[in-house]
Amino acid sequence: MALAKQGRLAALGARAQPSKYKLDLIDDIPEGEAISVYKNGDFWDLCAGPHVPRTGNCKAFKLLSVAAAYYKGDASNPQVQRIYGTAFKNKTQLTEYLEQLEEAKKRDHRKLGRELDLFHIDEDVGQGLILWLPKGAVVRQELQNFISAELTRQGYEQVFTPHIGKLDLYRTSGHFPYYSDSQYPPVIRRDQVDKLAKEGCTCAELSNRLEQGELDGYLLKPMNCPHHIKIFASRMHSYRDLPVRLAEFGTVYRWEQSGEIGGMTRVRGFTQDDAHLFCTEAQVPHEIEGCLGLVKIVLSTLGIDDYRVRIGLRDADASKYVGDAENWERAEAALHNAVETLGVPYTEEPGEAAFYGPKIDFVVKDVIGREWQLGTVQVDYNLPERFGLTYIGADNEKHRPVMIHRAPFGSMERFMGVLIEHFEGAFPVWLAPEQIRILPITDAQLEYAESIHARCKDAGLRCTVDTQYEKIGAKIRRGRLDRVPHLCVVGEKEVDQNTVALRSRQKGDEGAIGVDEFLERVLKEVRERTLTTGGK
RNA sequence: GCUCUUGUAGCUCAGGGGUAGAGCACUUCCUUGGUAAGGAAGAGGUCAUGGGUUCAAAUCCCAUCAAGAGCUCCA
Repeated sequence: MALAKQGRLAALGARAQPSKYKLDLIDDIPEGEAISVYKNGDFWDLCAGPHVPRTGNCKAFKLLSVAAAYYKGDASNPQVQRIYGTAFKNKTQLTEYLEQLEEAKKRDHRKLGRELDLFHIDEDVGQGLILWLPKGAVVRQELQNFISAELTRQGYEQVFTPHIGKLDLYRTSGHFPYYSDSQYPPVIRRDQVDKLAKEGCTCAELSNRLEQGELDGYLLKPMNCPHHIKIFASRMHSYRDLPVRLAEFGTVYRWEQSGEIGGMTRVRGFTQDDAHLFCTEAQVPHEIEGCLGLVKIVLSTLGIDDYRVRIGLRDADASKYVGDAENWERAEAALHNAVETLGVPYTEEPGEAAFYGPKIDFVVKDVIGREWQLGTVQVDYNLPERFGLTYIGADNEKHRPVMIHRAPFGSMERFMGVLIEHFEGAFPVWLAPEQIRILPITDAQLEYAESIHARCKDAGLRCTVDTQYEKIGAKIRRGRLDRVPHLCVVGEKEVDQNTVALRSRQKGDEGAIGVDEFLERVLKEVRERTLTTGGK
């Protein structure tokens, strides 16, 4: 039903409690335009729609949660209560859906992270600061080794830089004070603080003097680029040097709003598998393609194929960005062309750009259905300009290099969180914190178990022996719950024949297999980064 | 940051104005057992923290901290 504005206003006004929000919404509708209204029984209400044609189509429903939302999605507006629910044609479908939700929760990386001893977050350390436990650290180290090998292959050089830098560095880059709200507060020298205190300096003055640059301090780095830029700028470069590709697993710190923090996916300290490429204008397309290729290698190696690609562009609000329009246009075109040549489906989203340039993001969903940005490739004409970067061209003149920021994982923390959910904690052999567990049937096989353990270790495999005085059933159960990919049962028979009774995570009981053959097989799985699916 | 919900043993949770509960995990003892849990005993808690109300607070109220969902934000 569509009503003329005049009539609708009168009708809403006639209600016992006309909602001021509804009235406000009506005010926003241009004069003369039809106003859409939906009706069910005696109840009718303003709504843009569309609706299901009849409520009989959703007989089975359940309210799931209640939360506030800012009116019109604007944080400066008051909040209104929103009730979330779901509806299905019949009860069977509803129950099925709810069971799916329950199953998904079991895969939640926060739950698995605790159960599998992968990471810990401690109140005394701080909100959003991840402690990687030994087992989680193994996974991370393997991921880093994997990416490092790819970097070497693709002509990157790895560097190390400190966790802090002077405020001036970030004034130049534009991070400070532009992003002050989302940074840990500056670190100021003690003697300076003491002196200011004696002078009776107020917090407001302190803040102001920091912002004006009258007072210097250090910042926990919110990004790695300024440090890498300084490495590039530390010497003269010829066009023959380019592209210079500097990579670092660099840890950065951002003061995320407390309500945003959760698990490993949104944190306050995280390590990017970062790199900055300094190249000539002409090299940009090729370099972007190289970066995109790297992201694709990473995702396909891990079997992550359910992702989408997003090109983040500027929106109309120029105050959010640095640099001139011409540079932005060139950068946006470069990204656009690179994605086109790769032939992956993508969406273009205005307002999703970084403040210094447009970007290509690889976005995946977590078990709850929330989207997270993982890999990212960003073209940047602006920071080279702010830092006055140059190289000497073939014409013996100074030229401005173009910078590309890229991180195939994004952050190790977020990637780990997504990966835990992706594998349900059952990591492929090359990543598994514990690749092999030997389960002796009785103490009589302990010595034999230890000898296999030693052979595994010599072969560079991660292996343990379950020496608990328990029945084999209990040991198997524990091994399965711990998602160990290979369980080796050894009893009298195996000792006699120099074999192990293999129970793999994927195939279950596989029967006896010679120790040499077994080791070879596992080593092959590690070498080839074989993806195992299912069988938690 | 905002709204709502939650915070009890290492974990998952029950309870609730009057002496703190279970299962799993842990420790010890018994069990030497062939593919998802053998048995028994024991230990473990300032009921998140700080205030308040009360004869009495883990329980009720307030604040703080933290967690969860959503919103806003995310270089």
